Amino acid sequence: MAESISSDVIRGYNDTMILFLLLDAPSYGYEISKQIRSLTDEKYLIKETTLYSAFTRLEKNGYISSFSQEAANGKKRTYYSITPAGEEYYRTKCEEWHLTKDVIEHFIRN
Amino acid sequence: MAESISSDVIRGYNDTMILFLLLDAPSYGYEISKQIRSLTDEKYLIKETTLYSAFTRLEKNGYISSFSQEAANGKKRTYYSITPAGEEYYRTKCEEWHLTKDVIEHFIRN
DNA sequence: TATTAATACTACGACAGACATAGTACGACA
DNA sequence: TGTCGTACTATGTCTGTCGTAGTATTAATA
Repeated sequence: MAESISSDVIRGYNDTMILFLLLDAPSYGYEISKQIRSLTDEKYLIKETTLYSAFTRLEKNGYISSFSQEAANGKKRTYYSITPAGEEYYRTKCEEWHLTKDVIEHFIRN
Repeated sequence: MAESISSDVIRGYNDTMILFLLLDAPSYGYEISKQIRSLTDEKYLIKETTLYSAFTRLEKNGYISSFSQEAANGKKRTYYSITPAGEEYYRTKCEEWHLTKDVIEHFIRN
C-alpha cells in the first residue's frame, strides 16, 4: 500500500503548488511548507531544500518576486509574491495537468 | 495553451506505462513506443533513450526480464516480459497515482 | 539502381530538479 | 541549560530524462 508520495512523482509540480499558494497573498518559506503539509493532510511534505531552490528558480524565471519584511516578533523574513508572468505560468501548468492526468490514466488499471 | 506534455511532468511514470503495456504480453522497444504514441493520441511520445534506459533500470530492479527472439522478417529483437515483482510494483504505482492525483488537484484551480 | 524511410537498437555525455547533510541564528519555554 | 520551533543558506550527490550520434537491416520509392 502506497501511504506517502515519493516527491519524484511530483517533480515538476512543486512550482505549481507554490504559485497556487501565492495567488491570494504573499508568503514565505516556512509558512508555505506548513500549508502544503496541511492542505494535503500530511500526505506530502515538501523538503526544505526543494522548497528554497524552487523559490530561487521561480524568481530567476520572473514568476515570483521577493521582499524582506520583519515579522511581528522582530524576525526578518523573505516574502515572495507572484508576478503576472507567474500567474500566466500557473494557468499553463493547470492546463498541462489536465492533459497529463488523461495521458497517465490510460496506463492505470482500476 | 498546453498542447503537448513535457516529459518532465511524466517523470516517474514512464516505468508504469511500460509495465502496463507488458501486463498482457511480452513486447519490445519499438512496439511499446508506438503503443504509447497511439494510446495517448500522439500526446505523449517517449524518447528512445528514455525508453531503453527504462528497460535497463526495470530489468536491473527485477521488474521485467528479457529474451531475444527473431521476428517473422528474420530480424532480431529483445523482448521484455513483466515479472511477478513487476506486477506488484505496477499495482503499487497505481495506488500511488491516485494519491498523487488527489494531492496535486488541491493546487489546481478550475 | 540509388536513396530514403522505417525498424531496432547502443553509447555517451549533459542537465535539472530533488534530496541528503550540515550549519547558522534567534526566541520561547521548561 | 538545553531543546524545540522558526527561518533560512551552502554544498554536493543522485537519478531520470534527453540531446546527439552512430550502427545495421529491410522495405518502399524515385
